[in-house]
Amino acid sequence: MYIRVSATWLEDKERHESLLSLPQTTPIEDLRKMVQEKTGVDPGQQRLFYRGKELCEGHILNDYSVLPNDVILLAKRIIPVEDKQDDEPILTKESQAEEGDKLIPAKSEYYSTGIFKNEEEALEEDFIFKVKRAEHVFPLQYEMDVKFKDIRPASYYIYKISELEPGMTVLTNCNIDSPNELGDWYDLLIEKIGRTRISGTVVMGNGSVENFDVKSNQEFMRIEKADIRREHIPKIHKRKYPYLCKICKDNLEVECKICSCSMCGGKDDWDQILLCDECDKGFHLSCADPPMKTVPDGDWYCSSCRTDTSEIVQPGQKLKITKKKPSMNTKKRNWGTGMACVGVQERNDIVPKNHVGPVPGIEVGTCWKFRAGVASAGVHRPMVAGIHGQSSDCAYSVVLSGGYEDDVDNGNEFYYTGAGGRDLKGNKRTNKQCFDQTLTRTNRALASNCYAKLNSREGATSTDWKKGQPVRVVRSYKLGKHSEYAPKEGFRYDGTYKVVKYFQQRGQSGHMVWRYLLRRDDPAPAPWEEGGQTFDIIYPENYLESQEEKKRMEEEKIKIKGAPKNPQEKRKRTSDSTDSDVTAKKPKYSAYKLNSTALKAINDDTVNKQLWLECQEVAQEGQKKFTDKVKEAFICIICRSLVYDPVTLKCSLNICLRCLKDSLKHCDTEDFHCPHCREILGKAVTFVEKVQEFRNDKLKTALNILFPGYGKA
DNA sequence: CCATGCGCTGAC
DNA sequence: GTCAGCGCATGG
Repeated sequence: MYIRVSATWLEDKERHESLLSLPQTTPIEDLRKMVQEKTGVDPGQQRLFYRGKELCEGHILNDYSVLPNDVILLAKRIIPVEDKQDDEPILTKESQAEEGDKLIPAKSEYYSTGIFKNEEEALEEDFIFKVKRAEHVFPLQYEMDVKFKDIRPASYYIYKISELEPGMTVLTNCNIDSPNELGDWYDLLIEKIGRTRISGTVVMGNGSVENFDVKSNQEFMRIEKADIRREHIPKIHKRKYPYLCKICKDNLEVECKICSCSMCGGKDDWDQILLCDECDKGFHLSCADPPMKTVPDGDWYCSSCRTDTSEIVQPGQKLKITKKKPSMNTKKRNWGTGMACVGVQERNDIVPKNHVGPVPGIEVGTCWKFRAGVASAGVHRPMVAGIHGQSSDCAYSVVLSGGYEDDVDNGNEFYYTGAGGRDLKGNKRTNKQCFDQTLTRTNRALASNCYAKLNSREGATSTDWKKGQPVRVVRSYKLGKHSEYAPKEGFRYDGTYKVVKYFQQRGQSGHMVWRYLLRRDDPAPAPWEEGGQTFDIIYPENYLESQEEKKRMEEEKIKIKGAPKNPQEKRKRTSDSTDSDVTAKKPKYSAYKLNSTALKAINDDTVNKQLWLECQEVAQEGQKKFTDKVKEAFICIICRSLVYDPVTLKCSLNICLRCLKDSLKHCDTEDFHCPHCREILGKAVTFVEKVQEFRNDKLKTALNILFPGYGKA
């Protein structure tokens, strides 16, 4: 199969979207290598997303239900240390120290240690002071560079209340958010001195808080000015601070996984602790999973918050472990790459699974490259089986693929062989007849289509063959060996047939097989008849592009190997294409003529006159275009499919009755707005009763004629 | 050309 | 849930 990888952020525009051809069983590890080839992004840096999930190692593409032509998003990962190139510089404490080497030790008139200057001529105000925060202010120490003007000598004098006067600025502890609790130390400009509280303006780094009350039993400290170096350093009073961590009470001797590294609890290398952007827990760069040496750019998530671990997948989205792991003992063959191994991408939801008769919009002569296409059109749903039907009902469709030796095809009439009687042990899909077939399952279903009483012993012949249930017939290119009515390529819908008779016979293998005679009964001419057509093959979306891409890649590989290229091959291909250009008369879908009943039903639905006119215009381009247009025009705004049991509102919006009732339930007593024009239609409660009046049975009748069986499923 | 292995879907 | 089944790509 093939998928697309999208990375719009890549500077190289050619690499924005790449097509990859690979089996569904591809391990994510291998996918990364392929993505690297296409985009140049290192596997370690790749983050691959599909439908909101991150693809991770240990899984295969199939685990994520990736279908052909689906898009996988490629994002770039923050590089964990193991993946880093050796030549990339790693910032460490040592390298930081080297940066400081430019500084020259200096002598200050005011302070005694840890002073440096950038230049020889630097003035005191330009000196760089290496300052350590006091241990009691912040338990986890670190050093910082500050300028002279940003330093204030530690306060040591505590005022007596009697010494305080309005107009003074003092240092005091304030908690702006919770005034009754301990907070940080700020400058307070005293305005009023009361008996129990002192109020004033709290001066903060970027603003101030006016009329803030501080209890007078608090400490009010004198703000010290920078002074010429003192001989006797006064004993510094230890100020009160709230605990930063209530668990360890800021005790540096105690390991704490709450306020420090959540892995080791260690309080060393404080500047190396990184906080997770999801859970806010701390992690030493070296304790993180995977460990890092530098602080990553952008957001960082710890291993349990990161989405690329399979354990974090939401309930219901949990990845299923595939039943079968790709077996590695099969000589590295890429088995399971076939289109048959791929799910049906789109599904015809207009006709139910058990729909009998032609599928609306599918004309006789429509061709598909793969069975998957036939299935998604709703013409023949099983991917492998030849008969689609239920033993309790009847058969809906058959595929003539030439797989059974007893089949005889005369175009408008053919003999079809039942299924089974073969030994399919060993995961085989076909084999010679090994035992007798029984009239059960799909064999019984096909017999039910015959207008005669079911007889599972001798078979039966219809008394009036045209009264039997119609069977959609698809012919495969593989039939070409035995029949001249087979298409050259792919699978072709040949219209509906009816079962004339069925009987048991000894097949060429010597075992009993069930045989059915089917005769064509379809108003449209067969593709081989006069006026009959065969349309262009329908390929899966992007299939041809992916095939070309694959070819190109293979050719490139050959070039690298240095193998000589066969010039004839190229010539052959070009001549092929010109040939086909000349001979292929591209058949166009002929204008679709609605029958009189359908036309009458459409005209009766006067409320939707405009929409029907638009649809009828498109009918010139064929039946499929017409039905597609109808599906689009009469889509329910809520369930996004063709309206069922329709209601037509004032603004001519069509909506399913059930969908409308459901949405009214959620409105309760509120006004109900038209989901389309937003006009208030009334109180939701009363509108529920009124809604019956808007039912459009005319539209219902018209849609039932155009899409027989719709809504049955 | 053929044998082979794979996953898919639908019936039961 | 299990099983049958007229596909598909691969490689000898």
